[in-house]
Order: sequence, then structure tokens, then C-alpha cells
Amino acid sequence: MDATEAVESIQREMTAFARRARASAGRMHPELSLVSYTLLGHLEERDGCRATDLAAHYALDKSTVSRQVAALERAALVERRQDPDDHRVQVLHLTEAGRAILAQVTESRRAAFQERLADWPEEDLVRFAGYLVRYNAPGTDRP
Amino acid sequence: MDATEAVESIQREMTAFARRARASAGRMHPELSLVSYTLLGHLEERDGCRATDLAAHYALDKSTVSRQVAALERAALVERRQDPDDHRVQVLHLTEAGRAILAQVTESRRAAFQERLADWPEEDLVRFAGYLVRYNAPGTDRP
DNA sequence: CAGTTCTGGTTGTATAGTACAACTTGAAGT
DNA sequence: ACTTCAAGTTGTACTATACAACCAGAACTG
Repeated sequence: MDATEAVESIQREMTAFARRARASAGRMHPELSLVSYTLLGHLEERDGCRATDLAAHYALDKSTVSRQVAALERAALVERRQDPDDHRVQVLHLTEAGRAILAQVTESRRAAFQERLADWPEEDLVRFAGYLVRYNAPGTDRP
Repeated sequence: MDATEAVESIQREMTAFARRARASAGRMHPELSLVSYTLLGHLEERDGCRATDLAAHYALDKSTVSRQVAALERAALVERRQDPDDHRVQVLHLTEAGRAILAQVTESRRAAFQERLADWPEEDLVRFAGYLVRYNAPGTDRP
């Protein structure tokens, strides 16, 4: 396999994966869509952030984030805290329930991935992870 | 990074990728969504097939496929041929226009991937491609 | 400091993709 | 012949999304 073939293969495989991911994520965790899951994950990781940050980070429109957050708040998974320094800003935080459900879904996803990757040597796992990070890193756009 | 961390990282990165793929595919080729592209690709590869086969292969509802195909037919990218042996069945085929646009989008996607991966050493490309194939191979379901 | 521009966020509107259920038509099995 | 199965279509509903118009607060500038 040369470089050109490899690029074509990467393209095909990434696309194949993308096509399936959302639907199967939905089937696995009907209670938390892929988007919501991602946003909650970000909140956990950053220990709270602004809606604008989420939009920028995930290349989503601010209106999309606004509605997602509204739904998450309705479900009592996140809460908004007014920033005292800037009254336009609402800092989003996970609630206890949010943290719990995030942990649960993460665990179940982790188990699925783990199972799928069970027979991979550690060396390959580490390299694969590195490649993905590197692949995803550059822009925020385009697959 | 140990194996567990790597698995978590793979999970996160694959998810991140999946989230963006559809949208950016749409931005790149407004004329052909990721789904349509995939379906056309399948038709090319198999040199025609039934709608039911597409549904089964991509885990889509038959109604979804029906509408997708209807749109593709409206756009004159595919045509239906009654199966003479079974009058329920319509065998789908690419039209010339369908073949052309598929080729064009494939090329433009290839270029985008190529650009993104331009500065990777060939060795890494080949290994990455191998990992993806291996990752995607097992089932047809779940990320 | 007053007016302008910028930034964070919400709401209205539209679209795509999807599923599920009900239905139609043709094929197969008993 | 009657029932059951399979392929597709259509009606309906929901989710994720974008874009545009808007509001409110902050920052900049003459």
C-alpha cells in the first residue's frame, strides 16, 4: 500500500464510520444523543464553559447550541450561572444528574469500544489514538 | 498513554469526527449529501441493486431509502428498472449523470483528504489506514 | 460621554434525514 | 384459494441543524 492508496482507504473508512456513528449512538443510548453527550463531556472536562465556546469548539451554530443547552437544562443535566463580570454571559455547569448520566453513558460507550478493541495490542491502540488526534487536530472543519 | 487511555481517546476522537463529518460533507458538496453519496457509491460498486439491499446494508429504514432514491431519481442520478422476474422489485442503476457527479465528488473528497494528510509520512498513513480498516471491519454496527 | 460597533445569546423559520406505522401490490407457502 | 411474506410508498412526527433577525450588555472611539 502506498501513500495514495492509504489516503483513499482512510477516506473510505472514515466516511463509513461517520455514516453509522450517529444512528448507532442513538440506538445505544436513547437518553442522550451524540451531540448532547459531547456537550456534556466538554462541560465536564472544562469544568463549565460558555455556550459560545461550545459552538466554536464544535463548529455548531450558536442557535443550535442554544437549543441544545435549553434541552439539557430542561432535563436538569446542566445549569446556567450568570457571570457577575459580564452580564451577557452564562457559564454552564453540569448538575449532579448531568454528571451521573454522563458517567453512565461514558462507561457504556467505553465498554463497547473496549470490546471492539479488545484484541488489539496496546502498542497499536496507542498509535491509533495518536493518529486520530493528529487527524482531528488541524482545523475544526472538514472530515 | 496506556491501553485504557488509548481506548478512551479513540472513542473521543472517533466521536468528534463523526459529529463533524456530515455537516462538513454537506458544506463541501452541497449537491450531494453524505447519504446520497454513499448510496450512489454502493450502486456503482454493485453495479445496481434493490432499495431493500441499500436499507439493509446501511441500517436505514426502507422509507428513508425510498425517499432518498426518489430524490436521486428526481435529480436524474439514478434510474429504476423493473425486475421482470419479480414485479415488486425495482433494480436501481446509476445514470450517466449519476456516475459523473459521483466521480466528481469522490475526486473532491479525495483532494480534501489528501490535503489534510499531506504532511504525514507515508509510513504513518499506511498504518493509520490499516487501523481504520481493522476497526471498521468487525460488525456493521456500533461505533 | 454619546454613538457605534462588537459579543453572547434567543427566537423565528426552514430544511434534511430519519423512524415508525399504515397501506398497496405482488409473490410464496399451505 | 387463503394466508402470510416481501418490496416499496406515503403520512406523520421528531431531531439536528443553519441562517437571519433580533435583544441586551460591553467595549471602543471620536
